[in-house]
Amino acid sequence: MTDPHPAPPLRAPRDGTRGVPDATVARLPVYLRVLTGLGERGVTTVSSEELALAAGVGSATLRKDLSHLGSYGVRGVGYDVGHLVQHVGRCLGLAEEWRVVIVGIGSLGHALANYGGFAPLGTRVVALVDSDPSVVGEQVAGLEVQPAERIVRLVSELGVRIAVLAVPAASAQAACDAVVAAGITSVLSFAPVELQVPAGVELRRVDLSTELGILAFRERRRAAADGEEPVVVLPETLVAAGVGGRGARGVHAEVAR
Amino acid sequence: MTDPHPAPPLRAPRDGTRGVPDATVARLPVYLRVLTGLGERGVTTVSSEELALAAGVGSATLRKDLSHLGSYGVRGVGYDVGHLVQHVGRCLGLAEEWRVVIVGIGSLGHALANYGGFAPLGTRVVALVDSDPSVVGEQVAGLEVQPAERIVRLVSELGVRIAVLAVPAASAQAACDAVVAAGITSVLSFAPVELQVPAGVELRRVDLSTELGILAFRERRRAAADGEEPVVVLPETLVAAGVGGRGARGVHAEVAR
DNA sequence: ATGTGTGAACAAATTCACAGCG
DNA sequence: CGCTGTGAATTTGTTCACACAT
Repeated sequence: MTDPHPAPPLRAPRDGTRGVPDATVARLPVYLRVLTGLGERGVTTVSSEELALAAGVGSATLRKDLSHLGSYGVRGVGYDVGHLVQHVGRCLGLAEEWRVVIVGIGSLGHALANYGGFAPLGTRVVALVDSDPSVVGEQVAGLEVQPAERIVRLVSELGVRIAVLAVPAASAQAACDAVVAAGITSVLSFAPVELQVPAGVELRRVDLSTELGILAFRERRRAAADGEEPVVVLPETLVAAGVGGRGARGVHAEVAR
Repeated sequence: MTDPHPAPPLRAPRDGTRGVPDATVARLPVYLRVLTGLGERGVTTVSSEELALAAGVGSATLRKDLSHLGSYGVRGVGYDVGHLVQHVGRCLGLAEEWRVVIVGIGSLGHALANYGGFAPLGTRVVALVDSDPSVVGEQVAGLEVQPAERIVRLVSELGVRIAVLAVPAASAQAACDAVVAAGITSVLSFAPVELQVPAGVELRRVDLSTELGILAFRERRRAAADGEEPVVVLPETLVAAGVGGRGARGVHAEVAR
């Protein structure tokens, strides 16, 4: 699948999004956001240096990323903000509207439904569903909560392609199976469990506790590097989970090797 | 990852967390979650194959990750679930309690405050703050919302180290500056803007629209590969953002094939 | 001049494949 | 044997440095 050499003589690869690396794709939304912000503030031209700074990446990375989309910069000048917004936007699929259903209208589902930030990236929440009959019928963010079985019709009639799962961990796999069975091909889950999906279905997870766990790891590393003695508190929940180690202060970790 | 210089004599933490790659750190919380799940279901031993499957990674990756922590597996047998939970947990800092403040108690802040999933990863929400006086004093998830200025004291007196920003995009940078000035060293932001933080402060972003943007990109790529004609709708928001191609009707996406 | 676009060098992460241990 | 742990090979991503277009 890797044809390393012959590229240069060839023009833009078909529609411009063929071999874009995953790492680049993950940064495109960031670039787009920064660019639209600049545009709103009346900026018409940016250099890779400025744009990179604002996006929090290196300028070389930024230029390489944009070059993957068949870039539109002007040598000696920089990038035209308007053009670049259009170009990146089109690559991300913003000329189309990606319809989203939110599954599970608990407090997180509520928050997501009311969150206005999707639209600028081409996605729109068009339906809310919940399996709890006492929630169905409720009006949230201008939409009526529908029964879970309705997903099938949302996919076939409204063209919904993306499901956001905001359900409890215990029912996440079942909800995921249900939306996949209904024909959903992209899933964004907020539940703190690993979901299994069939091949061909895109799954992304956003997990608050995972993120906090990563931050905690770094805090801990920093504290250790500082020789600092952290406050040690053992909440019962952790003890119950079997964590804590002998003596409640396992500083003498085995330094194998 | 944020080390511009070619690794000087780095001071190693004297425990097992020396030189653990970022990619590995990001997976540890996942392993831990899967492991505790197995433990609760009475499983006492797992092979790298099984654990990897459940965690959604390759078995080689999993073994290499665990080996970075100075692994505890038994050749020919597998890993003892209980031991591994302890070990990974300790590496993630679960023997300590990482105190968290949530900044911004809007609908997302409410949802986060009520979300119970943190505890298993060693973090605990101990305070809520908001700059809006009409929200201050409200009782949410058993905590009273405090005025924003209180952050300084939360850091110095309660030992809060991590701030979760659930504020609107427009005030996110100001809120971020404020918590950093108060002495917070780790920030998890939900606002759809790129935040600038001084060196030494860990920043992670969770951005719903970015995630959906990535899914949309893949959906689009898939659709293009299928030769499918997507429903084309141009919401005004996109037009306003300058996306959609010159002529406002650029529906003639260059469909390859 | 100036700053993009890009090969080439480098670094990180993943995967392979197998030695070695229980 | 079976399965971990790990060097070596491979793939993937980042950074450098400079030719070249404007």
